Amino acid sequence: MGDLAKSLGVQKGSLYAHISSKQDLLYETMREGADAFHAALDAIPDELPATEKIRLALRGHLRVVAEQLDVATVFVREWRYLEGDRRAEIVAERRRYEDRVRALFREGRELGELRTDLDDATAALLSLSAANWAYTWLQPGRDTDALADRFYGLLVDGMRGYATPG
Amino acid sequence: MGDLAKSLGVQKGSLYAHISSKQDLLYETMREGADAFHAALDAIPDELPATEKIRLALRGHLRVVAEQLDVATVFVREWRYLEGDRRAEIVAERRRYEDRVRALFREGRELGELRTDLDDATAALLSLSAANWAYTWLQPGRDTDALADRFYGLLVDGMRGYATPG
DNA sequence: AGATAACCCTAACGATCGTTCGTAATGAGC
DNA sequence: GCTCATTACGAACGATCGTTAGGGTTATCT
Repeated sequence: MGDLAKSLGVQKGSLYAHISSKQDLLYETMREGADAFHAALDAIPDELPATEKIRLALRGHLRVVAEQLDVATVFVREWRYLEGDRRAEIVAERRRYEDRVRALFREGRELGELRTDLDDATAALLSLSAANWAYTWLQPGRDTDALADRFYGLLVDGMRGYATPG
Repeated sequence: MGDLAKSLGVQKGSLYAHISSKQDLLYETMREGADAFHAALDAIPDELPATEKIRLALRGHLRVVAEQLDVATVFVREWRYLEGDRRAEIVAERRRYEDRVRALFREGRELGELRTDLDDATAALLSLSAANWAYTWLQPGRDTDALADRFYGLLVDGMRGYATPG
């Protein structure tokens, strides 16, 4: 709170004309984060091939991190300091997000775009883990979409080099 | 410090017969983490193919996380609360670890085990990101090596299914 | 002009936190 | 048996933290 006030050029006490408590501010930031990540998934057209959806999901996730780095950092790292119902709510939103991503991989497998023996849970875990860590290294200035596409290429076609070209 | 004392069944003040400060304790834990991760890489035989080294590096990383979950969590998440030279030291260790992993991918590319156009920086970033996030979901009871191998399979052969068979 | 809401200040509160201090019990080595 | 290091205790310290209270200024609306 002291740091926050300082960076706003204001006294600590003055903050409470805008927020009701530190815990409330944390919750509001978390809600913002949850909404941003879900909105990124919502923006993906339904009729696209599953692999294309996965590519756009990666782009969307990294874009949220890049454009709202502070919110994303809080969303990813500070949820354990929420208390009570609000904590449960945010944890559920995280879980729902993970489920939506996993559904993309399942769809890709079922439609034959991805290998039929794909372990979609592990695939989603791998992809989401990499994406969740992005807040630690992502530089908002760089071309985030291109980076997401490189990740997509590695994940889908692999690193070995006998995969489909292009 | 209060929680730590409580979980040790001891008064807060008694802790200072064993450590000299909270900051020192943090540093010692970080050193333990850095040593564990580097030791995991040290244990990989030099003469193996690069891809096999990558597989073992993934195994080693996840095993450190699983077997020393508390130390790994601190190492991955709390380094920013170190101060001064010690912070610089640990940051350098993290950097060195990343460089060592990246060298494995470069070796794989140069020896032709991985695609010749592989972006080894991105490959290492993707792999390390996933590995670094593991402390949030890894369950020490499960078969960590098998999980690491599944990650390895996805990363190296991809999810699309036209890659080299198993 | 007067009322009202929005915003900020200063000062202080109670709680928590890391740490220190004086003291005491325990056990190993000379 | 005396010494001394180790470990623990309980109480207190100074600092920091989130929050509240009282008062003041400014701009908007009636």
